[in-house]
Amino acid sequence: MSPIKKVNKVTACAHPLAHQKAADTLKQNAPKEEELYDLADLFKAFADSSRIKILWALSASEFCVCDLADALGMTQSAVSHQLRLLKQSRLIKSRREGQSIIYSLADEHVKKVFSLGLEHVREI
Amino acid sequence: MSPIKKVNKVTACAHPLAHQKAADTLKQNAPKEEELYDLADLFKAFADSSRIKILWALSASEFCVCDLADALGMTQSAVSHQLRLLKQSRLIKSRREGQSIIYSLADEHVKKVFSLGLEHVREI
DNA sequence: CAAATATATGAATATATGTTCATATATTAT
DNA sequence: ATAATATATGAACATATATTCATATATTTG
Repeated sequence: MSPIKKVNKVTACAHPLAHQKAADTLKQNAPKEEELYDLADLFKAFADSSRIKILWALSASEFCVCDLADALGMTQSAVSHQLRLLKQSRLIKSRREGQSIIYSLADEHVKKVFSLGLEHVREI
Repeated sequence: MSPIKKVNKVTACAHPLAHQKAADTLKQNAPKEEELYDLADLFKAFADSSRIKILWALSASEFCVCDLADALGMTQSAVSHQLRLLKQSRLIKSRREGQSIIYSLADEHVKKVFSLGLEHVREI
Protein backbone atom coordinates (compact mmCIF):
# COMPACT_ATOMS: atom_id res chain seq x y z
CA MET A 1 0.00 0.00 0.00
CA SER A 2 1.33 3.36 -0.99
CA PRO A 3 1.49 5.99 1.74
CA ILE A 4 0.05 8.39 -0.78
CA LYS A 5 -3.57 7.94 -1.68
CA LYS A 6 -5.02 7.80 -5.12
CA VAL A 7 -4.96 11.21 -6.65
CA ASN A 8 -8.68 10.91 -7.30
CA LYS A 9 -10.12 13.48 -4.97
CA VAL A 10 -12.74 12.36 -2.54
CA THR A 11 -12.48 14.59 0.48
CA ALA A 12 -11.64 18.18 1.07
CA CYS A 13 -11.22 21.02 -1.39
CA ALA A 14 -13.19 21.61 -4.54
CA HIS A 15 -10.53 23.08 -6.75
CA PRO A 16 -8.59 20.76 -9.07
CA LEU A 17 -5.41 19.51 -7.43
CA ALA A 18 -3.26 22.58 -7.75
CA HIS A 19 -0.05 20.64 -8.10
CA GLN A 20 -1.20 17.61 -10.00
CA LYS A 21 2.19 16.85 -11.49
CA ALA A 22 3.91 17.10 -8.16
CA ALA A 23 1.30 14.88 -6.60
CA ASP A 24 1.81 12.25 -9.27
CA THR A 25 5.57 12.35 -8.93
CA LEU A 26 5.06 12.11 -5.20
CA LYS A 27 2.99 9.01 -5.62
CA GLN A 28 5.56 7.32 -7.80
CA ASN A 29 8.60 8.12 -5.69
CA ALA A 30 6.82 7.30 -2.46
CA PRO A 31 9.04 5.65 0.14
CA LYS A 32 7.40 2.49 1.38
CA GLU A 33 4.87 2.93 4.15
CA GLU A 34 7.14 0.95 6.44
CA GLU A 35 10.11 3.17 5.73
CA LEU A 36 8.16 6.23 6.78
CA TYR A 37 7.26 4.61 10.08
CA ASP A 38 10.87 3.52 10.59
CA LEU A 39 11.95 7.05 9.88
CA ALA A 40 9.52 8.46 12.43
CA ASP A 41 10.74 5.88 14.93
CA LEU A 42 14.34 6.83 14.30
CA PHE A 43 13.63 10.45 15.10
CA LYS A 44 11.51 9.49 18.09
CA ALA A 45 14.69 8.15 19.59
CA PHE A 46 16.15 11.65 19.40
CA ALA A 47 12.95 13.37 20.43
CA ASP A 48 13.42 13.41 24.18
CA SER A 49 15.88 15.49 26.13
CA SER A 50 16.90 12.62 28.38
CA ARG A 51 17.81 10.48 25.41
CA ILE A 52 19.50 13.43 23.74
CA LYS A 53 21.67 13.82 26.82
CA ILE A 54 22.50 10.14 26.83
CA LEU A 55 23.38 10.16 23.14
CA TRP A 56 25.41 13.26 23.56
CA ALA A 57 27.34 11.67 26.43
CA LEU A 58 27.92 8.50 24.43
CA SER A 59 29.12 10.53 21.48
CA ALA A 60 31.96 11.66 23.74
CA SER A 61 32.78 8.33 25.34
CA GLU A 62 31.38 4.96 26.26
CA PHE A 63 29.82 4.78 29.73
CA CYS A 64 28.37 2.26 32.12
CA VAL A 65 24.81 2.74 33.33
CA CYS A 66 25.46 4.17 36.76
CA ASP A 67 28.07 6.61 35.49
CA LEU A 68 25.55 7.85 32.98
CA ALA A 69 22.99 8.23 35.72
CA ASP A 70 25.43 10.15 37.87
CA ALA A 71 26.69 12.34 35.06
CA LEU A 72 23.23 13.18 33.77
CA GLY A 73 21.42 13.50 37.07
CA MET A 74 18.94 10.74 36.32
CA THR A 75 17.96 7.70 38.31
CA GLN A 76 19.47 4.36 37.39
CA SER A 77 16.06 3.05 36.46
CA ALA A 78 15.18 5.92 34.16
CA VAL A 79 18.52 5.66 32.39
CA SER A 80 18.14 1.91 32.02
CA HIS A 81 14.69 2.25 30.50
CA GLN A 82 15.90 4.83 28.01
CA LEU A 83 18.96 2.76 27.14
CA ARG A 84 16.67 -0.10 26.29
CA LEU A 85 14.72 2.10 23.87
CA LEU A 86 17.90 3.41 22.29
CA LYS A 87 19.21 -0.10 21.87
CA GLN A 88 15.95 -1.25 20.31
CA SER A 89 16.38 1.61 17.88
CA ARG A 90 19.83 0.23 17.05
CA LEU A 91 21.44 3.53 17.98
CA ILE A 92 23.60 2.13 20.75
CA LYS A 93 25.27 -1.15 21.59
CA SER A 94 26.49 -2.66 24.83
CA ARG A 95 29.00 -5.10 26.22
CA ARG A 96 29.43 -6.56 29.66
CA GLU A 97 32.52 -5.76 31.67
CA GLY A 98 32.41 -7.44 35.05
CA GLN A 99 29.38 -6.20 36.90
CA SER A 100 28.92 -3.31 34.56
CA ILE A 101 27.35 -2.99 31.15
CA ILE A 102 29.21 -0.54 28.96
CA TYR A 103 27.15 1.35 26.41
CA SER A 104 28.44 3.07 23.30
CA LEU A 105 27.12 4.44 20.03
CA ALA A 106 26.29 1.79 17.45
CA ASP A 107 27.89 3.69 14.60
CA GLU A 108 28.87 7.09 13.28
CA HIS A 109 25.43 7.73 11.91
CA VAL A 110 24.19 8.90 15.27
CA LYS A 111 26.89 11.54 15.46
CA LYS A 112 25.94 12.76 12.00
CA VAL A 113 22.28 13.16 12.83
CA PHE A 114 23.19 14.72 16.14
CA SER A 115 25.58 17.30 14.72
CA LEU A 116 23.30 18.11 11.82
CA GLY A 117 20.50 18.80 14.26
CA LEU A 118 22.70 20.88 16.50
CA GLU A 119 23.88 22.85 13.51
CA HIS A 120 20.29 23.54 12.55
CA VAL A 121 19.28 24.57 16.05
CA ARG A 122 22.22 26.92 16.39
CA GLU A 123 21.72 28.58 13.06
CA ILE A 124 18.13 29.70 13.53
CA MET B 1 23.19 25.41 34.75
CA SER B 2 25.11 22.72 33.00
CA PRO B 3 23.11 19.78 31.76
CA ILE B 4 25.78 17.61 33.27
CA LYS B 5 25.84 17.39 37.02
CA LYS B 6 28.83 17.77 39.25
CA VAL B 7 31.06 14.77 38.93
CA ASN B 8 30.90 14.31 42.71
CA LYS B 9 29.00 11.10 43.05
CA VAL B 10 25.92 11.06 45.18
CA THR B 11 23.64 8.44 43.78
CA ALA B 12 24.07 5.07 42.17
CA CYS B 13 27.17 2.95 41.76
CA ALA B 14 29.96 2.54 44.29
CA HIS B 15 32.92 2.20 41.98
CA PRO B 16 34.92 5.32 41.14
CA LEU B 17 33.64 6.93 37.96
CA ALA B 18 35.05 4.59 35.37
CA HIS B 19 35.53 7.26 32.77
CA GLN B 20 36.43 10.23 34.88
CA LYS B 21 38.31 12.07 32.16
CA ALA B 22 35.51 11.60 29.68
CA ALA B 23 33.01 12.82 32.22
CA ASP B 24 35.04 15.93 32.88
CA THR B 25 35.47 16.68 29.19
CA LEU B 26 31.78 16.08 28.82
CA LYS B 27 31.06 18.61 31.49
CA GLN B 28 33.22 21.26 29.86
CA ASN B 29 31.98 20.81 26.31
CA ALA B 30 28.37 20.56 27.39
CA PRO B 31 25.92 22.17 24.99
CA LYS B 32 23.70 24.56 26.85
CA GLU B 33 20.70 23.05 28.57
CA GLU B 34 18.47 25.05 26.26
CA GLU B 35 20.19 23.76 23.16
CA LEU B 36 19.53 20.20 24.21
CA TYR B 37 15.85 20.92 24.61
CA ASP B 38 15.76 22.70 21.26
CA LEU B 39 17.45 19.71 19.72
CA ALA B 40 14.90 17.33 21.21
CA ASP B 41 12.13 19.61 19.95
CA LEU B 42 13.61 19.65 16.48
CA PHE B 43 13.55 15.86 16.31
CA LYS B 44 10.08 15.75 17.84
CA ALA B 45 8.90 17.48 14.70
CA PHE B 46 10.16 14.50 12.69
CA ALA B 47 9.00 11.94 15.21
CA ASP B 48 5.52 11.31 13.89
CA SER B 49 4.57 9.51 10.71
CA SER B 50 1.94 12.07 9.76
CA ARG B 51 4.46 14.87 9.96
CA ILE B 52 7.04 12.74 8.18
CA LYS B 53 4.59 12.29 5.33
CA ILE B 54 3.87 16.00 5.22
CA LEU B 55 7.56 16.88 5.22
CA TRP B 56 8.25 14.29 2.60
CA ALA B 57 5.51 15.72 0.39
CA LEU B 58 6.79 19.25 0.89
CA SER B 59 10.31 18.14 0.06
CA ALA B 60 8.97 17.31 -3.40
CA SER B 61 6.80 20.37 -3.93
CA GLU B 62 4.87 23.08 -2.18
CA PHE B 63 1.22 22.24 -1.48
CA CYS B 64 -1.93 23.86 -0.16
CA VAL B 65 -3.63 22.35 2.86
CA CYS B 66 -6.44 20.47 1.18
CA ASP B 67 -4.18 19.00 -1.47
CA LEU B 68 -1.94 17.71 1.28
CA ALA B 69 -4.95 16.24 3.04
CA ASP B 70 -6.10 14.55 -0.15
CA ALA B 71 -2.66 13.29 -1.11
CA LEU B 72 -1.87 11.93 2.34
CA GLY B 73 -5.30 10.60 3.24
CA MET B 74 -5.68 12.81 6.29
CA THR B 75 -8.49 15.11 7.33
CA GLN B 76 -8.11 18.82 6.70
CA SER B 77 -8.16 19.44 10.41
CA ALA B 78 -5.46 16.95 11.26
CA VAL B 79 -3.21 18.30 8.54
CA SER B 80 -3.79 21.85 9.67
CA HIS B 81 -2.92 21.03 13.27
CA GLN B 82 0.29 19.33 12.22
CA LEU B 83 1.20 22.16 9.88
CA ARG B 84 0.92 24.53 12.79
CA LEU B 85 3.39 22.45 14.79
CA LEU B 86 5.79 22.22 11.88
CA LYS B 87 5.61 25.95 11.38
CA GLN B 88 6.22 26.59 15.06
CA SER B 89 9.31 24.43 14.68
CA ARG B 90 10.39 26.69 11.82
CA LEU B 91 10.58 23.74 9.48
CA ILE B 92 8.01 25.04 7.03
CA LYS B 93 6.76 28.39 5.85
CA SER B 94 3.53 29.50 4.21
CA ARG B 95 2.11 32.14 1.94
CA ARG B 96 -1.43 32.99 1.00
CA GLU B 97 -2.61 32.54 -2.58
CA GLY B 98 -6.26 33.48 -2.91
CA GLN B 99 -8.29 31.25 -0.67
CA SER B 100 -5.46 28.82 -0.23
CA ILE B 101 -2.42 28.81 1.98
CA ILE B 102 0.60 27.31 0.26
CA TYR B 103 3.09 25.53 2.47
CA SER B 104 6.70 24.77 1.65
CA LEU B 105 9.90 23.79 3.41
CA ALA B 106 11.57 26.61 5.27
CA ASP B 107 15.05 25.70 4.06
CA GLU B 108 17.26 22.95 2.77
CA HIS B 109 18.09 21.79 6.26
CA VAL B 110 14.94 19.76 6.47
CA LYS B 111 15.85 17.82 3.36
CA LYS B 112 19.27 17.10 4.81
CA VAL B 113 17.90 15.72 8.05
CA PHE B 114 15.27 13.81 6.13
CA SER B 115 17.66 12.17 3.70
CA LEU B 116 20.22 11.41 6.37
CA GLY B 117 17.53 9.66 8.37
CA LEU B 118 16.26 7.76 5.38
CA GLU B 119 19.79 6.69 4.55
CA HIS B 120 20.22 5.39 8.08
CA VAL B 121 16.93 3.53 8.06
CA ARG B 122 17.68 1.88 4.73
CA GLU B 123 21.16 0.81 5.64
CA ILE B 124 20.33 -1.17 8.77
C1' DC C 1 -23.78 41.88 0.94
C1' DA C 2 -24.59 36.83 0.99
C1' DA C 3 -22.98 32.29 -0.16
C1' DA C 4 -19.27 29.25 -1.00
C1' DT C 5 -14.67 27.71 -0.25
C1' DA C 6 -10.23 27.17 2.29
C1' DT C 7 -7.99 27.20 6.48
C1' DA C 8 -7.47 27.59 11.56
C1' DT C 9 -8.52 26.39 16.16
C1' DG C 10 -10.64 25.18 20.89
C1' DA C 11 -12.45 21.27 23.41
C1' DA C 12 -12.77 16.49 24.14
C1' DT C 13 -11.02 11.94 23.77
C1' DA C 14 -7.93 8.22 23.21
C1' DT C 15 -3.42 6.78 23.12
C1' DA C 16 1.50 7.02 23.86
C1' DT C 17 5.26 7.77 26.70
C1' DG C 18 8.66 9.11 30.60
C1' DT C 19 9.54 8.46 35.36
C1' DT C 20 9.26 6.24 39.74
C1' DC C 21 8.97 2.36 42.88
C1' DA C 22 9.68 -2.16 43.97
C1' DT C 23 11.86 -6.08 42.74
C1' DA C 24 14.23 -9.51 39.77
C1' DT C 25 18.52 -11.03 37.56
C1' DA C 26 23.50 -11.30 36.97
C1' DT C 27 28.23 -10.84 38.35
C1' DT C 28 31.90 -10.38 41.83
C1' DA C 29 33.87 -10.63 46.45
C1' DT C 30 34.24 -12.75 50.96
C1' DA D 1 27.08 -20.27 49.43
C1' DT D 2 26.06 -15.48 50.96
C1' DA D 3 26.40 -10.66 50.63
C1' DA D 4 27.19 -6.73 47.85
C1' DT D 5 26.97 -4.33 43.58
C1' DA D 6 25.22 -3.28 38.86
C1' DT D 7 21.65 -3.55 35.74
C1' DA D 8 16.96 -4.72 33.99
C1' DT D 9 12.10 -4.69 34.17
C1' DG D 10 6.93 -4.84 35.29
C1' DA D 11 3.25 -1.98 37.18
C1' DA D 12 1.36 2.36 38.25
C1' DC D 13 0.98 7.11 37.54
C1' DA D 14 1.29 11.49 35.38
C1' DT D 15 1.87 13.93 31.35
C1' DA D 16 2.11 14.71 26.43
C1' DT D 17 0.18 14.39 22.06
C1' DA D 18 -2.51 13.03 17.71
C1' DT D 19 -7.03 13.00 15.99
C1' DT D 20 -11.86 14.23 15.66
C1' DC D 21 -15.78 17.29 15.93
C1' DA D 22 -17.72 21.58 15.82
C1' DT D 23 -17.09 26.04 14.71
C1' DA D 24 -14.59 30.44 13.75
C1' DT D 25 -11.99 33.29 10.44
C1' DA D 26 -10.56 34.81 5.88
C1' DT D 27 -10.96 35.17 0.94
C1' DT D 28 -13.42 34.90 -3.39
C1' DT D 29 -17.57 34.69 -6.18
C1' DG D 30 -22.24 35.82 -7.59
